[in-house]
Amino acid sequence: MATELKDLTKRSEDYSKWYNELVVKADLAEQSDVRGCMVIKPYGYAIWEKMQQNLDRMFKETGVQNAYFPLLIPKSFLSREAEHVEGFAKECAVVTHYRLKTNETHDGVVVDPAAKLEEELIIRPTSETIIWNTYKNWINSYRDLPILCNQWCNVMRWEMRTRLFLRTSEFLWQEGHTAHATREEAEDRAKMMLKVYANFAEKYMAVPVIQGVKSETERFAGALDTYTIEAMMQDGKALQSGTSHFLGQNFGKAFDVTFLNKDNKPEYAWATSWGVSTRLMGALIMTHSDDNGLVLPPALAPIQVVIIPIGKNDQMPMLDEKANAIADNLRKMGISVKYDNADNKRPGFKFADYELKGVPVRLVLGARDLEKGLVEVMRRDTLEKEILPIDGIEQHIKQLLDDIQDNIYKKAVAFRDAHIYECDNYDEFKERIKDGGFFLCHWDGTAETEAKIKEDTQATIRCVPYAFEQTPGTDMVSGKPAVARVLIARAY
RNA sequence: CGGGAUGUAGCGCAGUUGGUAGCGCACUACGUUCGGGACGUAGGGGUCGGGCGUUCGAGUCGCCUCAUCCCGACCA
Repeated sequence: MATELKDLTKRSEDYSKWYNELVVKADLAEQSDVRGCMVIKPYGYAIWEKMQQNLDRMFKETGVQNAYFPLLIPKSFLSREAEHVEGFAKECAVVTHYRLKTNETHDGVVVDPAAKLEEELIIRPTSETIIWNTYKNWINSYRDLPILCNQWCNVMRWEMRTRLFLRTSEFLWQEGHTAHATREEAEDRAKMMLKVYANFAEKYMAVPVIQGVKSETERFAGALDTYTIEAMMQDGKALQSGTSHFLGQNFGKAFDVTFLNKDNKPEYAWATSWGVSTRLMGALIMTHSDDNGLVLPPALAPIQVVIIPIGKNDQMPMLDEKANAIADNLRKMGISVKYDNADNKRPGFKFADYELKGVPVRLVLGARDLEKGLVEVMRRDTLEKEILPIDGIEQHIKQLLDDIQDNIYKKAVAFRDAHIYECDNYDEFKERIKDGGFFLCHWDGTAETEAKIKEDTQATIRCVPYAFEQTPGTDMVSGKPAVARVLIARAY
């Protein structure tokens, strides 16, 4: 299977096939028999759990609490906010009945027509509506605010074309929903959560992101502003990795959520929502992987170090003893270790397999080296091997894990920065965008220009980035004046 | 919902003019191996997506149907 992977080069038209094979072969996930859905396998889920733990802690550090709201949303809730319903109506799964019965030939079941629901229920595509319907009962006074809730859950959006982790009909995510007494506080919260996402992506995933604000057409349905983090994949396409929305009073008004302010006057509550999903797994895979398979950042790797013994049968007890001693020491330092002494797989197979799975550090404990008190250490990011004394190896590994985390981040930054271009000529843009990459271009702010770019090149305005200097100029398409450069790219 | 393709073992595929259902990987047992994806021997595993038709005979031909994938539109 390794040969198949090696034969497929990134950035070719086979990139998508390469990605799918990698996800399956690295044992992360597989396509379900259920249309558009995904089975996340234990190894893949272990990575997701690590993401969850860290994100969850970071949320709580900002005062957010976890809660849980229902999966099913009455249809009428969705019609309350006009833009919101328009954005999601086309991809909703609908529950129409609550009972099955055996069929006439008694070899199967059919929907019982007598059990038709008076009002259909929607499987949540996102929970703004049901949560704001609940908040209505929780909020009376400015003293009840802010409410800072997050839920970890699944949502369903009936996507036309799906892809493991990147776009599946059902996906796991967290959605935070906050309610505030003032516009300012809500806007600050939306921006704050985007920063949390950006920190998480860079510090834990080692994925550099560009923070910015979405154009009107790319905005979340029902939001006044959508903030986003955009990451560059190795084929030069953009992946929207997390969003945070300032919802204004739209949901406050739609669900009649009012409170008495300090002046004893009724006012509609201000809202934000923000989420990241299992799509982050896709970002992680597509940012760091190479032709040998996955490359995982140590901060999120379920197995940080694998130890593989090599020796004849009679040497195994000695190797087991030494390996377990090293493993114990590492575990005491908080490092997760797997000792793989399975006797039905040869060492070469294990090497390839753990490389495929992206385990950051591999120790090879051979009978030959052990006599000399040596061990082979390989780092997954560069595939470099060193033979080192076993004595004091634990400290070296701890340092090495930090180095790998740092190195893959820097590598990803360097790759991204090498593929960000400023461009002022539309013909040139149309030609160069075919090779992928991020383009910083002046935009006149109109939806017409945006639509034309999309029609001509499939590229979209990913965001108006914060970090770059906002210099006025001329829109490359319309020739009209533009106040700033925006980030344009093809996206997943 | 438009355009194109594909459904044969768990996965990947072959199957000629219609004539006994095949290959590789994986799996099971035993043996030899074990420092970069081992090898030998012997095994197990199939309503050929489904239905109807043509035929002495259909994986193969015809019609219908279902499903999946790819390219669009939609989207985190």
